[in-house]
Amino acid sequence: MRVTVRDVARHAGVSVMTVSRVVNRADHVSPATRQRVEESIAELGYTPNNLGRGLTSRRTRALGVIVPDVANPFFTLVLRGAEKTARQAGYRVTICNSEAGADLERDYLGDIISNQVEGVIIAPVGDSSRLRLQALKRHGVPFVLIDRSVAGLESDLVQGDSVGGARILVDHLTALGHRRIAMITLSNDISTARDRYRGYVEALRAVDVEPDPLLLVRSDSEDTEGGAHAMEALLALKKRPTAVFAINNMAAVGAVQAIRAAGLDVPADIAVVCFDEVVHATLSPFLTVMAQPADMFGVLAAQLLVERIDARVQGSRRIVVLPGDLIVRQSCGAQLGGRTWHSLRRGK
Amino acid sequence: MRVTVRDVARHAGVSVMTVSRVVNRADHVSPATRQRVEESIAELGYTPNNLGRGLTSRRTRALGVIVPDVANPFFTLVLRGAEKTARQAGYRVTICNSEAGADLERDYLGDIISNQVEGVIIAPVGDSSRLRLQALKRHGVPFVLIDRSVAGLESDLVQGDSVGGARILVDHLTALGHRRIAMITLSNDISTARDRYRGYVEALRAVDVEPDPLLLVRSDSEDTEGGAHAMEALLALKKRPTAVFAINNMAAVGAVQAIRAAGLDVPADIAVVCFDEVVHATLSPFLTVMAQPADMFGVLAAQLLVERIDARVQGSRRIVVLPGDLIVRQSCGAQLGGRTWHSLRRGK
DNA sequence: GCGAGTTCTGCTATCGATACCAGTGATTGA
DNA sequence: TCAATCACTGGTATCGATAGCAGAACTCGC
Repeated sequence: MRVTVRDVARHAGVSVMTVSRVVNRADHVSPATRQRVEESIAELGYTPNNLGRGLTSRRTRALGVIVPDVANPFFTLVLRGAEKTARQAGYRVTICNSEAGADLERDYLGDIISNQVEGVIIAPVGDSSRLRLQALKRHGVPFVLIDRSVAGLESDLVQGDSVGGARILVDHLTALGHRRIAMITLSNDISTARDRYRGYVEALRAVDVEPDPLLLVRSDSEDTEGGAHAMEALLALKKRPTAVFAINNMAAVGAVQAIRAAGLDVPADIAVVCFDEVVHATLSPFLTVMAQPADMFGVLAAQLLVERIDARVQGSRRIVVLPGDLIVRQSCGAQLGGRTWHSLRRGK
Repeated sequence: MRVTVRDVARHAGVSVMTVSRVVNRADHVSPATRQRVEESIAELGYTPNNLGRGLTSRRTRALGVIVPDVANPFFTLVLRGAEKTARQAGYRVTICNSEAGADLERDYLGDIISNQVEGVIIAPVGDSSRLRLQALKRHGVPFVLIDRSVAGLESDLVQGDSVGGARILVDHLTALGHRRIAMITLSNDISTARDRYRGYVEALRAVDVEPDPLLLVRSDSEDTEGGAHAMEALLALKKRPTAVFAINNMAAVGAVQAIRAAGLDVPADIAVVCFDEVVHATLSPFLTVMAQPADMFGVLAAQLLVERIDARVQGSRRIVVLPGDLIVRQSCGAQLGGRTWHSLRRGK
């Protein structure tokens, strides 16, 4: 039923080792033999079994990428970049969706060890991922963190400039005259939440505003609903904020939805800015954002990882920080007066 | 270095078989022995190796899902549904992004066979996928098609009602008075392109309009750029269409971008409708669409597949057709007069 | 013509786990 | 009491492939 090296060997009248050598393009096989074997392979429809292969060679040429949400366009671009780069280096990539949950993350990391995956690119759930990642280390599986660092864990890392980016976004809001600026963030367990909060505070202090604890709310999930709930809390305040800095695209989308659902307008009533582009190609570019080069996150992470696996790099950890771009659109209220995005664009 | 059943067996003072039985929750192990083994497993930090497992048991509990574009929100939802359902049935899912290319599709299907993946859910590149899928069949790997059928291939299938959906969308346009209605479609190699074209023609004939070949253009890729190029071709016509039916969300987004880039307005100058939601949670709902229950595509496909694998179903192929919902928004021009989406919604 | 060096090929053990069969006690039924 | 059944445990072959070594054939140079 199933075709193995043995069948091919018998058919071609050679040993299994010769077949193996042909399949793996190894040297020391005469052209005549090689051709005979290749013919047998084609004729019998032989496909090598990676399980057997991995068992003896200890190599699977498989990498894993774990992100909290494959539907988030930021991570989608990361995946694309990582996949393409890995493929060019001869590795397959398995995509895992942790849904920002520790349990799923643990499951996936377990699968990765069980399946002898050779390396991992991961945007960790948070600092709590440390134990799980240390287990990886014990098993000798190299990994690269993306987007978020993990407190107390030494590791290769590709991340954005969260402090600086947040500073620029909030500076932009203060320059527009805003002083009551809220922040919708995530659990403090996540490094980007801490870093972006730092940038936010820096920007406020730069205009002599002391951050108001009431204006700091946490989304309880990484999707838009979490952002909407957080925004509702802000809207319920006695003194509403005039602007909101959302920690990422999903939170911002939820926030805008909540503001509109309350019958208010963005940016007329409340301005909104955030990290990351909202949709890869959007119909109506609307949000003012700190755009991060998401695909480069993936590309660089894959490169770092492959270098580790091939043991071309042995030393201590490497950290790559990629700056973002401020893209000013409508949601911050910087450019308005009845002009549509379209006319704005032509006017430029 | 690496912990195997043998190490655990030695440590617990039992045979490797007993360890295996404990790990696999099999019967016929005394509680005392079981506990001793479990302690050894914990102490040594043993993780079973799936390669060894799969080799002897011939089971990997792995499924593959292949879609043309993981960034497309339609497929993202399909993935979610499939992943969750499969997981509940005890299967892991590997996500593959074929980028609508035959070569990548072939690579992934090869990987699937090599890795003894037990079943596949696939939105095929087109009818050309037949050969590749027949290879799967030869290797005894069951699969379920989603979204698209493949001419000349018998297989389980979960798809939307393309003919009916297209009919409803185009009926909607004709009811609004449009008669010069263009269609942006994909290669005729793709079943949904053929089916949606049929619905388009039906709807036109119902108002005594003969389809104009000049108004049928094909996008050369499944992303927004393909849609934009196609739209540019339509805009270059001597007699422009007054409305466009785009085969899917990506094509529609590209079309709208192209229309706006030409200084025209949607829907004032050209109305646009399409299949599939554009973004899962969008800031400004704008496009009139035939929304398909994407997550159900995934859920049902996973169910059908698991039933096949468990051999609970042996008979001939099963076809599931899921109807869509017409969602009327602004892009078709049905509701206008300066009212925003928001006021519209509240008015409803 | 003979040793040294290449190139080519094959044998066998092994990777980590499970399947299959066999064996040991203990329990049950007549 | 004896045979039959059952729960539990272990030995060994095997899955499909590669590693490592060893042997065969072939090429040179002198």
